[in-house]
Amino acid sequence: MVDKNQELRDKGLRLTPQRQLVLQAVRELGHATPEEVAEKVRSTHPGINLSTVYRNLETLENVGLVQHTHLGHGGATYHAAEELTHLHLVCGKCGSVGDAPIETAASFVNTLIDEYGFKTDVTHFAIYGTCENCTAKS
Amino acid sequence: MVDKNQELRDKGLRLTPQRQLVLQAVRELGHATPEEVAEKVRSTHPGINLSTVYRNLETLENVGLVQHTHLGHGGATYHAAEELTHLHLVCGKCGSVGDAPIETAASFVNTLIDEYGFKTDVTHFAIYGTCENCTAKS
DNA sequence: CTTTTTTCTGCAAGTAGTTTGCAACTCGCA
DNA sequence: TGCGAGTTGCAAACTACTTGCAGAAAAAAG
Repeated sequence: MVDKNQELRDKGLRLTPQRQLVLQAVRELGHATPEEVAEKVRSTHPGINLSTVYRNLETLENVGLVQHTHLGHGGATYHAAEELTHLHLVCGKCGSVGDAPIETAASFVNTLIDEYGFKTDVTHFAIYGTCENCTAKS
Repeated sequence: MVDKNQELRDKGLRLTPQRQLVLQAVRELGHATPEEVAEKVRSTHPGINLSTVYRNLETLENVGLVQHTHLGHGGATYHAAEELTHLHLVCGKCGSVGDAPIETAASFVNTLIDEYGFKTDVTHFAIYGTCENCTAKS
């Protein structure tokens, strides 16, 4: 396992317990809103402040350890950078978030580059629709 | 031109000046946030309340005359339903919103249906990336 | 190991965007 | 014209997020 202490300090960040906990929470949760990260962190370290979570998410994003996506309802969702290997399929009915490999979009991405010069950031890109479950139900 | 009075009343809605103005503003603006719609409406009808704009956008969306999209920064953006014939290419650097025809995504959409049973709502789907301009600058 | 520097944290207040409760109003129908 | 449900304006409430500041605590220096 990577030495987390080094990992953060290499980026020029101080190693505080709060920071470590936030990063760890994001990694464990997969997708999570700031609120969910705070909740997770508080389960082991109750005193942590919500604004500390926000600030750390921002800081960690600046150094590239996490990234956020907008999944629709407004709130941002955070991911560990190394987990960003999939698209997000957000169901507008049940709110579930499914995954699909990046390659699914490869030709689409290429078309956008070729025809519009638009470089899609496929990891920051939520796809809305209706999932299989909800399609079946209605 | 369609008779707007009929158009709204057919949907079971009352025809109020505010409602007409909101719908008209959305149609004229193309993409617009609730705030922008309110501003537009106020240019001809200053007394209108912001919450009336929100409520009418919601109502008009329920009957299918307008739709909203999340373009990333958090705020929703509204479109007239008949204008929803393009994808939105949102540039994360300059914030500009470009358009591309729906067909660009056709094969991608089909892949998602075939492999994941996920029915993408291509009109409700913002694509993040970097536009040609910003790519050139950096 | 102590001091110094600098970053980070907690707290409280602040802001932006959106929603809600409610009384007054008005549209559509009889 | 008058009634009743749908609609509006207003103020307050709410949610999600940000900011200022003083004290706490890492890291660097001595």
